[in-house]
Amino acid sequence: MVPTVTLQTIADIVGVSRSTVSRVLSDQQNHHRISARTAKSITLTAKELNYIKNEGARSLRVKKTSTIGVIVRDITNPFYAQLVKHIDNALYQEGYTVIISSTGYDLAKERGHISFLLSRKVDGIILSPIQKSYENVLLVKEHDLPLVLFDCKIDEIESDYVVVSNEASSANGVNHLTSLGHRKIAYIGGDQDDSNNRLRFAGYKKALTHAAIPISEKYVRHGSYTFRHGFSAAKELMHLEDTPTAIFVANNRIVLGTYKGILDSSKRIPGDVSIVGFDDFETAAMLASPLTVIRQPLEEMAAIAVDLLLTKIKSGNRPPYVVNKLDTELIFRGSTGPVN
Amino acid sequence: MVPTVTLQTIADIVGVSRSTVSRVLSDQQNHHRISARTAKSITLTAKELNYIKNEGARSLRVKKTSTIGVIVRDITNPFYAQLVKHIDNALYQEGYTVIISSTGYDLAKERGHISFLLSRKVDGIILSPIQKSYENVLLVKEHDLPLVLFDCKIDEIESDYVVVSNEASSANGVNHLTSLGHRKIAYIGGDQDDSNNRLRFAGYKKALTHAAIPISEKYVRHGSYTFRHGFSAAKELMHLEDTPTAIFVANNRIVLGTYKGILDSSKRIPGDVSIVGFDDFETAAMLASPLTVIRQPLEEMAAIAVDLLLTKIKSGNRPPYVVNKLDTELIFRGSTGPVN
DNA sequence: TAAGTTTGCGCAACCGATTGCCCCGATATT
DNA sequence: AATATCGGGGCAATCGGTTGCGCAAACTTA
Repeated sequence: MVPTVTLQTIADIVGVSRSTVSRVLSDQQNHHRISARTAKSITLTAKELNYIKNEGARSLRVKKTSTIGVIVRDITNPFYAQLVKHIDNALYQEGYTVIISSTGYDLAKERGHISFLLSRKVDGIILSPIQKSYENVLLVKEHDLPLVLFDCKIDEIESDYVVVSNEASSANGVNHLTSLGHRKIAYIGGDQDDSNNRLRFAGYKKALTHAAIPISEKYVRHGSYTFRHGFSAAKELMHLEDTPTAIFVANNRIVLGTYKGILDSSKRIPGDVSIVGFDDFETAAMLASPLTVIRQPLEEMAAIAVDLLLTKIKSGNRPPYVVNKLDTELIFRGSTGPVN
Repeated sequence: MVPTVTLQTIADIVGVSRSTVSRVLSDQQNHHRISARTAKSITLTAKELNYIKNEGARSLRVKKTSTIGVIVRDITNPFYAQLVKHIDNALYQEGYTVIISSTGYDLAKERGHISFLLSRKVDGIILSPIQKSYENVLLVKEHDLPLVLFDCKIDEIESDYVVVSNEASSANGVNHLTSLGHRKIAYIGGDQDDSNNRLRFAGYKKALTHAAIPISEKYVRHGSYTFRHGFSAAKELMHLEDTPTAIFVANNRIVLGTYKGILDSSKRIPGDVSIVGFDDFETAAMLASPLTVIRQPLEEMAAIAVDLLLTKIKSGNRPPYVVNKLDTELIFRGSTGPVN
């Protein structure tokens, strides 16, 4: 067992007090005059002993941890993985360390992770909350911790937000389909409690209405953001007597299932049915029918989230709150074509 | 600003001492007799004030943090994302919280993250190290911190390991190709410093030798675990005068590039060239030519890594060290076919 | 040479929680 | 009535660093 090296260890060896060691190792010699010899001797023994400052102890005293918590719904979703990577990079630049956690759409785990972050006294949280319930978000607010929510918009909660223009983006995607002549357009979406899903669905409806197409319930499949849901919904749609000629899909996980479900029903993409998906991802372009998708500006979202959070931290978590709504990009690929 | 609620705050309100509050809130009333009335009153006010224990302070005192650091090379790689998810789940069950970080194959960041974990006094680390240099790993060992390395094997470092049978697995994959009649089989791999790459390459060579096929340098492309490398290597191979009829690819990122590079060269899969890739992933089965791949047992790897680590923690980080080598599974799909 | 400055560093309180030990009052025992 | 015993809880040290304040010695300055 390696004995723990603390300030005192070094102080004893060098023959000075803890204070002096602390000052040297915190590089605060500017304010406190310490002889070059003492300083050198301290840094040297610190190196020699592999001294590492106990940040826990330090945080306790200075009441800040220089760490930020980032909680996403599902780290295995490349959308979040990418986002987290960019957030991590940006925060790293600013001298913060990031604690990443993933809830897997489980409220209890979300609560657990938030409690953890609170109990570790992180300086701020960037959170993509599960929207089945927002009590966990309130927990953060109750503790007056700087908070940025992203990839969601909870009307009941005042906070900083980073989102994309979900409604307009979807409308844009669906307009693309109607302009190709499609009139039987289905919607496969996620959780009904999810604000993204609601807004994307709203955009879908708006575009249909704009094209004077009635909304038909039989073409609408809310569910969950999973491959499974996309798969089964697609198969259901393909077995309708009056099958849709196009499908708008609200998320990257669902769209893979949808894709598979369609092929499984012996339909062709885009020959029999066109697809537009929300979210771009690496393999979207490499499928047999490369997917036409709505791409979210991941890096920008991350940068803005970080920026908002740091501003809040520096301001002592004071209002105003800002909702940042970013534009998306429609990437045309091979999964959409004119209606037969 | 919400004033911080501490044990003292509660103690003052209830009219007892910090000690008593601590004992009640730590559920240690077994050892210390505290009247039911006092206890109830304490828990009540704690709830009311939204008290959250300062884990930093607690850790300082009890000298353990109940948190584990997990460092992977690239969280955007679904292989690691999945692994991390499983590790997180397993550790969560055991009452640990996990700090995830991703190095992006950057040694400086790896060092930064390790330093962070050391300074936060995590109870243990699960690490998938960058193998360009292993000084960072030594850093952990110097501090005598329980450590499990995974997805790598560094001969110079004694430690617990979780790996797959890289050599045998590759040989198996390549055998599949030779048994289909292929004799011109290329290898597209990752970093030469990487133990996985070396072993996978060794397996490749072993299988060729076994089939009495000479190793040809022109068919071997080491590089990096990136899409880009896979793409350019594939294009180079496809422009050889004597193009290979099959390619064995050492990782999931590379294989996507390889796939794209082949199609870009107007070759067909598996008509002109067969592919076997290391690592399975969600979309592998959904490409125009579903990929034949070697699947690693992610969940099992995670479980074993966690198990090894917890054992080390409980034993006070004492030897012996164990190297756990797991078997893989060859998943046959459409990207491999008989040679023409 | 006395007074004023500067240099170099230590003292001790503090951050929030834990815990070994002690103590007081009340009831039980003899 | 004197001694044990036990229920209920406080004291104070401790974990490792940080920091306002103070102080002695060395050096200037007049």
